Amino acid sequence: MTASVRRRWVLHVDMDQFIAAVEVLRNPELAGKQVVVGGRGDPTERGVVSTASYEARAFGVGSGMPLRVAFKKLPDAIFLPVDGEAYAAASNIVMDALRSLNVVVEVMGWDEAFLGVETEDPVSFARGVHDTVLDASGLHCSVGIGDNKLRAKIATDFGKPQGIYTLTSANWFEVMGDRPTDALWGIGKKTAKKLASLGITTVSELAATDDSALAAAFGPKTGPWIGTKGRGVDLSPVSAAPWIARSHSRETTFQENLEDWEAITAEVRSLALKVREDLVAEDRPAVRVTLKVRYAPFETHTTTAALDGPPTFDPRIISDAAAALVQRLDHSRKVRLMGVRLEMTPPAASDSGEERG
DNA sequence: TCTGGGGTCCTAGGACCC
DNA sequence: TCTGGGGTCCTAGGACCC
Repeated sequence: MTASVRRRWVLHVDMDQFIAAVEVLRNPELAGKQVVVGGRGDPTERGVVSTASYEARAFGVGSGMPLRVAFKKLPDAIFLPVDGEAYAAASNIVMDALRSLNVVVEVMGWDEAFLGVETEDPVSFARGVHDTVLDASGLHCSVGIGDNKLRAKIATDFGKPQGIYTLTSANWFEVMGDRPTDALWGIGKKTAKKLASLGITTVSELAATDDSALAAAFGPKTGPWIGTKGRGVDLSPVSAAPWIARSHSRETTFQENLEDWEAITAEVRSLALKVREDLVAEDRPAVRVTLKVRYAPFETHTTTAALDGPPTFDPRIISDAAAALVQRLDHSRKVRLMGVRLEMTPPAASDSGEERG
């Protein structure tokens, strides 16, 4: 017997500039141009960039940037509205292509998935993934190879665009050790700053920190969890079990701040009825309502109430409950955003998708 | 620069109960 | 006088991700 052994790998597939690429696919004239997708496609409105093409990114325009800022930087770029249905359709084609490979596929939003793969040659397998996805969808992806989900996920970024990169326990500290802690999936700006205040700025320093110290600073679960990230440890399985939502919500940012509380209440009722439709579609009645408000200029609060009586789809009960929460708000202030969230009963506990990676 | 929309999980504090 | 020790439930807020 020679060296090749079938081993379990985690692959992370991430579509390259997915939203912009879908737009180019259906309008080839956009190829090679500065394309910015976000909001309703009007860069003078309130909204943020969902995705920018690489040509636009070269000028500092990227996801999350206010559209108005993107417009100042790139007034001649092509601004397009977000078309969720088109992206969902393209996403389905991609995910079906991945499932055709007979591996465990865990979907992570429109443009990402983890694959649980058993192979003796993960790099060749990853090349096949790229080609299969390209054939099926006309879209390119990058593939991260890891010995767990955390490492595979981080690896993908090193491969972009259209590349393959491998990150395992063998090269974890070599590649990641000197990087800042927020290079880790799950550690954002706030946590990185708090870690820095404890004298921890790099991945290596985080990995060497006692769980007890992290627990004291971040809480009994979060603290040790952060520590495992530093070491590149992630025991969570790749699972093909379908996602089961716990809640649904709708929110709107008004183009102009509102101060008419009758109009605000009407908007809340309208949002509540839209969310109710999502629950009806899943056949999971509502048990709690949360109202979200963003006062001008940008201060966010939430308030919650359990619904009286049994779980319900009753539009009157749901709408009234949401409207009642409006009474708790500060009616002397102007409002930038309103949102309604409904929590559902747990799903009927029959079919559990038993699959793992 | 002026900050979307849809989600998840965790923490902390107060209420309430034994 | 000055003060128990949990356990659980509920709510508000924080942080993160795509």
